[in-house]
Amino acid sequence: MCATKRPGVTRHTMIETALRLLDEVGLDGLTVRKLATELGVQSPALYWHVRSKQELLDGMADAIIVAAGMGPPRGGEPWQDWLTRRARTYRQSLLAHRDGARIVASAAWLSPATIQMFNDELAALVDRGFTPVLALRTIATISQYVNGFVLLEQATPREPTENREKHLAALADLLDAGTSAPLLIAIREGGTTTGDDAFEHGLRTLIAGTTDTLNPRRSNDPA
Amino acid sequence: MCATKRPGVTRHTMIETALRLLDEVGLDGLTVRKLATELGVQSPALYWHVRSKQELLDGMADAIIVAAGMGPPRGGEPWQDWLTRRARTYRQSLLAHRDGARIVASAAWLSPATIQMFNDELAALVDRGFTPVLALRTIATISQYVNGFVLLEQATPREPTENREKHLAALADLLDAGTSAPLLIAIREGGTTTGDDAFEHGLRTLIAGTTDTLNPRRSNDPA
DNA sequence: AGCGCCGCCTTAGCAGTGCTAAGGACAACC
DNA sequence: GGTTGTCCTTAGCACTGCTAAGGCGGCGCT
Repeated sequence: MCATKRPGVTRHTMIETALRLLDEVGLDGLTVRKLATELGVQSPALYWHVRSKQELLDGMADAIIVAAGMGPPRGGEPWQDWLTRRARTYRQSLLAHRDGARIVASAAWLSPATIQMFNDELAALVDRGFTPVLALRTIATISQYVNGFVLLEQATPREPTENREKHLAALADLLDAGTSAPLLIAIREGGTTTGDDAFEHGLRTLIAGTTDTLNPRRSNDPA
Repeated sequence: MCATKRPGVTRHTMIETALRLLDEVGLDGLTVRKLATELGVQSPALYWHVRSKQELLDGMADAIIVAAGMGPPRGGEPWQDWLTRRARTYRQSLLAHRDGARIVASAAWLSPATIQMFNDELAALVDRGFTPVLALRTIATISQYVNGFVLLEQATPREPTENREKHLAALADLLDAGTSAPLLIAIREGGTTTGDDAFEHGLRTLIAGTTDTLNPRRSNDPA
């Protein structure tokens, strides 16, 4: 009855513990030996459950994606709202773990369940007037954007916003236009390349562009 | 007169050789010792020119970006054309070296010259009616997209297109909708998530979205 | 000319990595 | 009770980035 398996460590517990450990030590600090210690076991034991460290990383990537719980849209939800929601959820899931974006970017294989979900999402878009190819490209483009965004976001080590002034001054010295350089103005006015605002901007842009592709405005009429 | 410096190896030759070596062995195979051998020197010698391996990688990333030769637009070039050209050039530069995208994604610092160039590009956009913040976000979004795109593109090990049929069959088995699954239809009709066509699609979408942001269509009138 | 300095490189080696080989403990099955 | 197969151990290999210490040769100095 009680479905407990014998082994003290399973593929699943490995991936879970690895994700927890990841938050402490980061991807570069995540070693097989540390993970083994965390699991109360010697390091070679892990190679019974996993062919290589890369396979573990693939599993972690899949877990992150699955945890986003994306899937097809709710009932009558317009595709714009759904894609926006999906992108936000995906980003949050990447941000939920340190170096999350790097993990999924380095993943080689996704689980069948994830591929199935991906397929269901395409089907939903096709229902809403997309061709299959357009649906595939739309979702791919958004995913690539989110991935690239969070990758950069997690690459910069949390700026404590107090040496912001110092950072700005250093930049001003660098640029020949001095303090009137557009880059400085943009930053001073609250422009960033990471964080929620920047993300939402790019996302809006992508959705607007997709709307335009699906239903083009006459190209050369600005007014 | 002859401006040859004494040292047999300089920061510059290190970076150049490292980029050449990178194409042969990939980022994971790029070790300090191999690079030293390539330079005809013992490995600790490199630490005279470079504080750490990461600093070398930063230098390589900057070299890749500089090699793209992006910079501000030509004379009367519309910003749409310029941003498109810029994105293509950037992608080509990333593709020019194996794991190029991974290198620049893992880079921590860019050279002052690169930052200056970035600033000049912003200035050009401001000249064309962008606010500084919008200019910053636009360029950042496009860069993030290109980066994410190429990263994924270089992650998949060159598919030889001959096991394409086998790959498709395996996918069909996986999906419960069988061969009529939208994912399969999309792939069969030539849809991909990497390669020139997919890239151009995402790029067009971003440019269209930016046009819309700069000069919005009334939001709720499809016809 | 001789001396000291310093830029560039060497040899030796440390702590740590992913991973393999070989074997041992222990439950389940015949 | 012996056999089998699962799960884990100990030992260790080839390799990594990097440091410590020193050596060698050309430079400016007196």
